[in-house]
Amino acid sequence: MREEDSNWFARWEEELPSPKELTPLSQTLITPNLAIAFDIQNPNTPNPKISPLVHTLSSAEFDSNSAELGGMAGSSGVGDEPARTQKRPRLVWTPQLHKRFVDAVAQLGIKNAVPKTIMQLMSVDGLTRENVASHLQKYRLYLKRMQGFSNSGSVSGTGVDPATDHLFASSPVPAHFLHPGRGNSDHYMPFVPVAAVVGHAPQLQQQYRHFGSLPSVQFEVPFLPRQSQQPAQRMGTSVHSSSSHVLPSYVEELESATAANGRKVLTLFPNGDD
DNA sequence: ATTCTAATAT
DNA sequence: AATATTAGAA
Repeated sequence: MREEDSNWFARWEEELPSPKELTPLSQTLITPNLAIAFDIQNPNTPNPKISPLVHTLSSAEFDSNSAELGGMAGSSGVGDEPARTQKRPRLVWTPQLHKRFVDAVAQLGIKNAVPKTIMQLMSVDGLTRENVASHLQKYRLYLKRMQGFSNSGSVSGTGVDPATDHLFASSPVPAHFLHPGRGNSDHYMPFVPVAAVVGHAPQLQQQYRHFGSLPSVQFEVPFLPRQSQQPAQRMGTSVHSSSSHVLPSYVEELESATAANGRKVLTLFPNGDD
C-alpha cells in the first residue's frame, strides 16, 4: 500500500560511491560463494565489476512469496517486473544497528525520541520510519520490563540474561532511561560509558547467533554515509540546532540473504565506533 | 494531514 | 521471536 517503497533500493545505485572513493577499509571480502549465491537469483547482472552488491538489491529478484508450488527451481526463467508491490525484505537489527538506535535515542532524550527523529539521527540509508517505530516499540517494552529490577543495565550478573533479550542486552541502556526520575529529563549522554564494554565478550557469540549459521563470510562493501541528502526538513519538534545532526560517520554494510524460510532479509549495519 | 503508538498480523 | 502492518489516537 505504501508507494514510497517502490524504489527505495532503486536509488542504491545512484548513491554508490565511485570505486575510487571506496574506503579501502574492508574492501570486498566477498567470497565467490556469496557472489554466486546472489547471482543465481539475478544472472543478468550488467556490471559486476563495480558493485556486485547493488545488484543484489537493485535488481528485480523479487519473485516475492509467490511461492510457486513446486515451481521456480533454479535460475531465471521468470521474467517478472512487477516493479510495484515490491516487498521490502525484513530488516535485521544487528547489534551494530541497534547500537546506533540506542545512541540516537539517548541523545534525543525521551521526549524527542520518536521514530521519525530517531530515524533521521541514525541516518542509515534504507532505514524507514516504520522500521524504527517497530523497533522502538519493542525497545520500550524491554526498558519497561527491565526497570522492574532497579539494577543491571546490560551485563550478566543480576537481572536480565542475554539469552532472553539477546539483542537489547547487547547494548547498554542509558541510565536516564532506567530512571524515569526527573530533573534533566531531556538531553543526552556525551559518550557511551566505557564501562559498557566490560563483560560483553561472552555475549558476542550470543549476539551473532544469526551469523553463526550463515556463511561465516560477511562481505563488506563500504558505503558513503548519507549526508547531503535530505534537505533538512522542517519538523515541528525541531531537534537541537547544535552542530552535530548526525551520529559519527560510519560505513554502511549491507547484506541480502535468504533465511531458512526462504524469506529475504535485509541487513544494513552501521559501523562507526564499535 | 502527518506521525505516534498500541495492537495485531505474519 | 522478530519484524511488519494496521487502526485509531494525538
